[in-house]
Amino acid sequence: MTTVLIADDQPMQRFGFRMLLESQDDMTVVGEASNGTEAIRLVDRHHPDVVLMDIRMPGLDGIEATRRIVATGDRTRILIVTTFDLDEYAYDGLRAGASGFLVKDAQPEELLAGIRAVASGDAVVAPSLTRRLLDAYIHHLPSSATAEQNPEDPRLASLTEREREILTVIGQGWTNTEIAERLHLAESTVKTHVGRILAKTGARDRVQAVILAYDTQLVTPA
Amino acid sequence: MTTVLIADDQPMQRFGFRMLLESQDDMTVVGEASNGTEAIRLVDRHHPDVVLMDIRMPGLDGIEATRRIVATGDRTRILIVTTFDLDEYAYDGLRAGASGFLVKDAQPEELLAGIRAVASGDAVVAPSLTRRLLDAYIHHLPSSATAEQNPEDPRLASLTEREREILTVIGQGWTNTEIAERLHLAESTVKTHVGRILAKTGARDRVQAVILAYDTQLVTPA
DNA sequence: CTCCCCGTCGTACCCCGGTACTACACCGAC
DNA sequence: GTCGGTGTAGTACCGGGGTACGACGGGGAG
Repeated sequence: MTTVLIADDQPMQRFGFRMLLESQDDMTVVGEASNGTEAIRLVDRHHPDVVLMDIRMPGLDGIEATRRIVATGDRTRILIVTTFDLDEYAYDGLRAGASGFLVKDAQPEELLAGIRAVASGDAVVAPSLTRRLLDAYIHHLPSSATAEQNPEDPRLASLTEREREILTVIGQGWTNTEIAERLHLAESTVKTHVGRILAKTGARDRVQAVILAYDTQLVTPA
Repeated sequence: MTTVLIADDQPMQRFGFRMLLESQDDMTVVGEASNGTEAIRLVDRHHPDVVLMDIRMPGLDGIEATRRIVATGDRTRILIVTTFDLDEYAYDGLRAGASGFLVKDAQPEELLAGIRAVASGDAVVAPSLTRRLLDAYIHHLPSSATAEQNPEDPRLASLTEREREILTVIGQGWTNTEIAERLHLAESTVKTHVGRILAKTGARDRVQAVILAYDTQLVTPA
């Protein structure tokens, strides 16, 4: 039996959660809190498996409450359930030690699955936030292949000397017209070079080519 | 209608996926591949919304196939579905550009929800992996508190929080369309933000904005 | 010598990016 | 209450960027 504590300042929201959870025969609601301080007290008393934690509550908010509950070393897991997936506090909640972050407009089944996952030690994140998380930290993910950071980056290996030259000035923000003028070329020639650079490096457009130029240290930040 | 391509070397597995997907009236299977090479070819032909990608396949595996499909700039999203959640290649798959990672023993509803999330530009990660992801990178999560303490480059001083967020993803090479999708905005809104960013920073176009993002360390080389 | 890569240039075409507006809801400051 | 900043969204327009072709001279490798 999974014991759950509901922490939300909106009574109707608590009621909805309680109805949903009580309809499951493997879950039971052991208490309701309307602010962070109350949540901490009830966790200390009941030691629930999971806390459904709202972020925006009067007095002590859900983030700080999460932080303090986690700090006690209690086995209670915190699942943050808030209204907006773009809430800036989402990151803070996870950093505070929450085991999950879901949005309130999620399907009831998703919420229930999230509670069960969190209760069993796993973690869940709303898809909309997962996207941003991955985008922000994809480059920090460990790689099974040893990351090579050679002076000659393999991503530039197939470029000719001229193409590398063009990529450098692209990385400095020049337009095709400017490149043509300053390098005494026809703009069509510049376009040909740019096209080949994109094809060889896999960059989609000159923006990604600029990023590649920085990542490979072909150009360096000012 | 969400179009899906199934890439798995086990015929029975493909059959199971196909039966599940075809039972949904908002999904249709546009093809099946038994290895990575075939998957790439079928993506190029059908441009499906989502690819259900197995990792372990003879010849070209799912990771490399993902990498190459993503590199084409095609709008196709890759959802990796594999047998073992402990598979070391999971990280590689996400780094290769996959929009999600699920395990095959997930509930059918989870799989369907994952496909829909990925098709709409979001991302999904299996709870068991999410736990490990958070544990490993929790300390790298941005904090709204620390963000305020960061010494600000004067060139970014006039930008609002939202504009800084947009500039960050511009610095990661996203197109306006992608920004709109992944941040759940209208493209016109994105253009408004981009226009204000350029006006405030003096950047001529998004290319120079990327350079500015690097120079001010709003984004850092990989 | 012949082949092929490289660098050059051209045309045609389409789409994305950027600009120039307007508009509206929200919210905090005055 | 009014005002301004912010975030959202829309329409219309145009130019640059990127693609898909083809073409040609030079030069090194076979």
